[in-house]
Amino acid sequence: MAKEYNFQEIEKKWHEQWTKWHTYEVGEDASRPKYYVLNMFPYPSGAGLHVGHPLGYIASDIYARYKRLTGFNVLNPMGYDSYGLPAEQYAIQTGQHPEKTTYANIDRYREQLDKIGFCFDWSREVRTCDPGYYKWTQWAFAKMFNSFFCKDCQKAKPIETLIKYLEENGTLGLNAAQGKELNFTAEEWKAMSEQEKSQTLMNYRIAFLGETMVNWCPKLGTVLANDEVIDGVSERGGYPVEQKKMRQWCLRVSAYAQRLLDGLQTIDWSDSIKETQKNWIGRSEGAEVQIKVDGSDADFTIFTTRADTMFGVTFFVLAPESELVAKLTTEEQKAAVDEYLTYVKSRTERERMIDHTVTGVFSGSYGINPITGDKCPIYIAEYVLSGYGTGAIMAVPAHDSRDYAFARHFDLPIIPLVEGADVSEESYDAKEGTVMNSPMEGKSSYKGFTLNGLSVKEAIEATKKFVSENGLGRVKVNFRLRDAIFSRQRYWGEPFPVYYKQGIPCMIPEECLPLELPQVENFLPTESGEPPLGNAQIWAWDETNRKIVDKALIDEKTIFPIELFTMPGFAGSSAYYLRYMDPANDNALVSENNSAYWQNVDLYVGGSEHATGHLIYSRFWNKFLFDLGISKKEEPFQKLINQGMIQGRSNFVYRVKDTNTFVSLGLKGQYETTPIHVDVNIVKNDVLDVDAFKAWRPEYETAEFILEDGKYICGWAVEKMSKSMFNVVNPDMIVEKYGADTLRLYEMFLGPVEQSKPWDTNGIDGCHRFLKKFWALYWDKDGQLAANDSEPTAENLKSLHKLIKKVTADIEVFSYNTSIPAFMVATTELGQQKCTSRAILEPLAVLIAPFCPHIAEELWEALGNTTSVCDAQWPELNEEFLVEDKVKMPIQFNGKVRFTMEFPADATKESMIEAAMNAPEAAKFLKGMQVVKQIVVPGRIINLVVKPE
RNA sequence: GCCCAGAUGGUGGAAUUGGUAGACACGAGGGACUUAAAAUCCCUUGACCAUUGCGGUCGUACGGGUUCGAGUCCCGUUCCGGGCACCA
Repeated sequence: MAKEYNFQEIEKKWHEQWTKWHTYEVGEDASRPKYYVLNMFPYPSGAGLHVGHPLGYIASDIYARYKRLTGFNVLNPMGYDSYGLPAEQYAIQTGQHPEKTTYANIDRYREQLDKIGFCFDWSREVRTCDPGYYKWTQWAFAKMFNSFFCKDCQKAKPIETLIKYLEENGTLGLNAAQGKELNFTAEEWKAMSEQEKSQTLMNYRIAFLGETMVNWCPKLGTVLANDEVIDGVSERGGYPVEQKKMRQWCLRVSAYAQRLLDGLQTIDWSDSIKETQKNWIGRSEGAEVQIKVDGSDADFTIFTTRADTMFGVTFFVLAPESELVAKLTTEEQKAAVDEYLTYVKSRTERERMIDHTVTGVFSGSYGINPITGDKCPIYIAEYVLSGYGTGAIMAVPAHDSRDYAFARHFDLPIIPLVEGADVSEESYDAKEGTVMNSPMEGKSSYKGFTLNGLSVKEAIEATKKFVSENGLGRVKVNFRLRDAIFSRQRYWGEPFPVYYKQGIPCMIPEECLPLELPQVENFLPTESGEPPLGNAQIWAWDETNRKIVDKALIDEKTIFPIELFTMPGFAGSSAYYLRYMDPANDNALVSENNSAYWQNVDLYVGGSEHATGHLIYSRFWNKFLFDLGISKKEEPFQKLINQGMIQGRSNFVYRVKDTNTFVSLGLKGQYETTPIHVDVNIVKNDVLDVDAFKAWRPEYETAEFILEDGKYICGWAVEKMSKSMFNVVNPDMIVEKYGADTLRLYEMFLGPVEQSKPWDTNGIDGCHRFLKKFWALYWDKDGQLAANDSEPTAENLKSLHKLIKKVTADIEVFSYNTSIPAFMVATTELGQQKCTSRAILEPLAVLIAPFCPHIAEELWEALGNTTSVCDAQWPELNEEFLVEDKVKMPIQFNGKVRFTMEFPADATKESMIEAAMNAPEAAKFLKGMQVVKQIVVPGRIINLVVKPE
């Protein structure tokens, strides 16, 4: 009897063995180079894992195992992002306390993950909702509160430095990232009350309390960050989101905009993710120009990236929310403007985004173009956004499509500035062409300034230079990236380590952290925005005794209220990779030693949906910690791989209308039918298990079928994998039926890791069959180990080294799917060669170890090894075995292959050409022809170009 | 509208980066073994023509170009996916 491949027994055995041996626990080992592999840690949602979730984990697991085999000390940790909206929504939907559901879900995840045989170092597990973990989230927040961003040195500095500066100079010469431009002297600063000082410093702190327009989602009962809102509705749940002015904690992410942009050039991420981040950061370089208001001493500032078009300005526009509106509206226009503002307020963000009808109103005032001296009307219109630039623009209808639409609607003049541009139907927005009308013939300009004859790009530069040199304005860089709103009106999140002393926010001392989340009876969010933490009774800060006390004791002298907001989901996930380096350290986020050893993540694997959320916040957070010297690398994730989604492959049955009869796919054209989703688990290779279908739901018990060839064939479609489509495939089932090694192999075989693809169980048998064949190489027909000490043949060595070469190269570039065919070919070859040499079979087991660790361990042990295959050495490639003594080369005539010939490997070009021309097959192609060109690519091809004599 | 990525059999996908397109697998069809089934093994499988036998032509979304030679490089077009978007 041949030895059976009993995967269930093998996998169980090795899971136990690995635990016993602590195989996957790593320490800081200065004698070996480090390699840090990281997966985006999961939200432990209630649904458990489906086959799509482990895709990235498997890919990174293979890489981590490979790196270990090649001599690296590999850190490959795992944990849970267990705070935040998804965990809480699930708890609310199931009516349970989030703590309970979260821990239950974590256990379920762990159980599922363990079955797949990952090399995670579970001794380093982190959970964001664990006080020992969020202590450091709170700590980092406090550090941000106590820092400001110095623009001269482009880094965060202690707030004390700023205070000292203000005491000496006021805001004179201050170059710090700020909310709005403040101007005061040292004396004025000193004269401020504590409250005023606190208020003022908020303008500079990196974590600050701001009164800002926020995305308020009444249904979720919380504010949301910009990346959590998609097309005007919430990402979670798709509920409407409205704009509301609220007092919120914010992070001054915008201060780091330039560094976030520059850093992209130093990291190894896909172009599309980098591009997404670039768009999100949205750097645009332009000019700010001062505009004086006619007949008044008021002025305002506009921002433009098209400074070259200043000669074509025919009006100005203010955002309706701009503070200038009140200032510049004249008496006569007041009624009209008020009416317009009322209209604008009535519109939701979503309406404004979808509906681009031209609306606006004249303010009554005129602005003076500083270059031409022309007076142009100032309008108020909702197409100008208050949050970007200065909230005011100069309108150049000839060269901006939005201004053009506005000018047409309000019948304002349009002055073309580019030669040959036809602006009779639409604006000419391209930054190409030669500038004219600047100034127009017969008109003068400030200091005789002219752009005529320059290219548009030259004109932009020339104008920026002229404007800043003449004090009309300045060159300015604007970013689209906004500060992150950092508080949530929810229960399930990190509490802020903040208490309010007569309204002044103060940090709870570092030594007192963590500030633990209190237990509350009612944790449900409210539509009005009252935070659930308001329900906590023991939630006041005793400043003298430095502890939490009953809020009934609040006296505003020594006992103060604590912040009721909690932090958003991205708080805990922003620096978790640092915590894995030193997860149990109670004295520091990460020790100096461990941070210096592990540095940053070498390989990060996760979904691309985090491009504008987690991956921006995390980079920001890390840069801040880098400024503090905690993190040793400016970029946290050196290489990023975005695994694709695994879509579901849904199956359908076709019910004949108004009956309980179902017709097979091929015959459905003859009836009027309704397609109905059917559980993919009762369909195999698109053939329905009819009995299982009848048992599936009571209403199908009496179902009848119209079969084709005795089978019921189902239709299919690729859709998102979800419960409602009945196309969810659970990895546990695959593991049970085929084993974890088959699952791992198959997930990789499905296609390139980075691509989205449907889960199609049809192919899994092939992978399983391969493992059986692979297994069979090691055993003789009596079930005894086949490997012996016989010398490998040249053929054996060639098959092995071909495989080493291919697999090594593939793993380096994450092209696992292309390695698997190579394994299959090698297995077939070695099988045919009846190879029993240990010198081949041992390295072969190591080669498959990253992909299929269980079978590799079992075979490794069978070969007589007493340690884990994880500690083996990756086989070294010896190119000598691949050298062919003969080469087969196709012979082409005029680029078309006509026949092939074999040559000795060291044959000269001349001899090969001669042999080819003398070959009998060549005769008919050479008859009456002469060879005009001979091309020889050694090992590849011989091409003879011939033409009639 | 702007930016990014992509398009190869019935399907997933290969192709040493300019050198025999379709590896490998799935699916499908045929056969062997078997009382039967499962399992296993063998053959065929891009299209068209030829077929007792070698074989021929076309073919990598479409149209051009460069080249002895293009799935691969260049220009244009179409389609699908992703990101940003009254961002001045």
